[in-house]
Amino acid sequence: MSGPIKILLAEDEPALGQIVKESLETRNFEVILCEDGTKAYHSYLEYKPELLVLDIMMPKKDGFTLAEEIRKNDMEIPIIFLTAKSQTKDVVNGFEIGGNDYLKKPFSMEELIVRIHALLHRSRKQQKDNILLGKFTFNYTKQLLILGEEEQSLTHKEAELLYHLIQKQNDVLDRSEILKKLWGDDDFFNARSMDVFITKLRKKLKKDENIQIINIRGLGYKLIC
Amino acid sequence: MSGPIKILLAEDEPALGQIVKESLETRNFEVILCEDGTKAYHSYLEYKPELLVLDIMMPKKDGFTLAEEIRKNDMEIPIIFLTAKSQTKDVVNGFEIGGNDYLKKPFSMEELIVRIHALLHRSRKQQKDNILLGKFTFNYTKQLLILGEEEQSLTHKEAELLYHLIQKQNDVLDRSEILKKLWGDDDFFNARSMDVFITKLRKKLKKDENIQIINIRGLGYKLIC
DNA sequence: TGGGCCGGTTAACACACGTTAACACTAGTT
DNA sequence: AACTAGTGTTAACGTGTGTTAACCGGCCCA
Repeated sequence: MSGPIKILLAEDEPALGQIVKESLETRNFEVILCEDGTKAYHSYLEYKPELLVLDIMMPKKDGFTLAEEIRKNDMEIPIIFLTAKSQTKDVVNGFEIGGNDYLKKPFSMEELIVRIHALLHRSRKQQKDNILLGKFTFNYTKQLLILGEEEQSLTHKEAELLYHLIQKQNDVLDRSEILKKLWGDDDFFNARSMDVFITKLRKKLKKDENIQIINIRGLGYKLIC
Repeated sequence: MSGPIKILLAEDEPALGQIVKESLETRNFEVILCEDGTKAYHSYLEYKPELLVLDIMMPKKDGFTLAEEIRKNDMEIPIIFLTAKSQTKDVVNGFEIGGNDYLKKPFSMEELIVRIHALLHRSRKQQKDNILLGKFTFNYTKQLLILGEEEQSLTHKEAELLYHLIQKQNDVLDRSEILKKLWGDDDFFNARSMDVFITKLRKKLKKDENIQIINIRGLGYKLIC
């Protein structure tokens, strides 16, 4: 949920696997490299990655079979297949299931990165729900703060602001950063408007006295809990 | 909607354009070939294709600019960009909007076909009939909301609006986007008319209290369930 | 220690949107 | 031609969200 994004990479050729792994790691992904399909399946269960990059031709278990097995557990996880040039027909099969893409070898790292971002973008949206926050559960899409039986509804701006505070939980959320993101511009009036919203959030979060939004003068706000 | 699938192909190099056009036509696509961005835009308006294949480097109007203009009208239509090899950075820009893919020149027809099928699959597979929506089943063509034994009929505009809300389920559907699509123009009166339809939909969706259409002031609506 | 600055808080305000009902238009029916 | 039913638009009034203003207190630095 938080931390670097985990990617499972299944590639039997060690040299290529290592290069891809390292390139992705410089982009702040966490990469689990497996040299065959069976190991990849176990790593999938163990590490619960957010995205899979699977070579099709692999010892023990090929990429498609692996993908089918994993799809039984998870219909959503994005899968990128790596194919040798002669396998374009297989590719059509690989596409039957949603959330897939494929890359023909040889490929550039840029191409891979672009595809990873494109697919993550699509699947990440659905992670904003039911974030735990002290005694509360915060549902971003429904704009709700839930505490036991009670539900408080938030406005869109309140929800956005809280979401960004949570993303930087126990760390400083920069004033100008959030102003540009939610108000589009960091000027005097927007800044005062934001202060009002901080007040509103503090009120709505009062029922858990361990949660506090504290101000860092001149810098921004810190949500602690 | 029925008949062969229309594809708009914008490619300034006549030889390549002709080859691609003919190859696609042998696969039963209907292809409209345009040699520059301006003509492509007009053809888009005239023929309403289901998918766009756009060269990035084109006279008069490049592929990205063209895509941006078309995206203002239609956020859904799949776009495949054709890029020369030195443009991988541009590619990242082109990916910012959903429903895009790109192909590096030179490409094989097989690659193009695979991508076309993949994107059409994505946009077509969300078939318009019997869409599940909470406790309801929504049948777009029959304009029905079904809950158990009960059927509620919707008017055409209600069905269209609901359909677009569902397409963006749990995300914001832009006011002006939907106004342009269903009313043709985003003016004051159409906007008020749309509000009335939102009210009507809310009433008809009341029987599942988990479904809500919430307003995002100044932006649009979000259907959550 | 006092003045400027930053933020806290509350309330007033403007305006986007919600809701209802009356109205207008069309097509089919008598 | 008048009637009806179905659909969408316009009008009128009510509500909620976000902005602005006003007033307040505390922190920092001269």
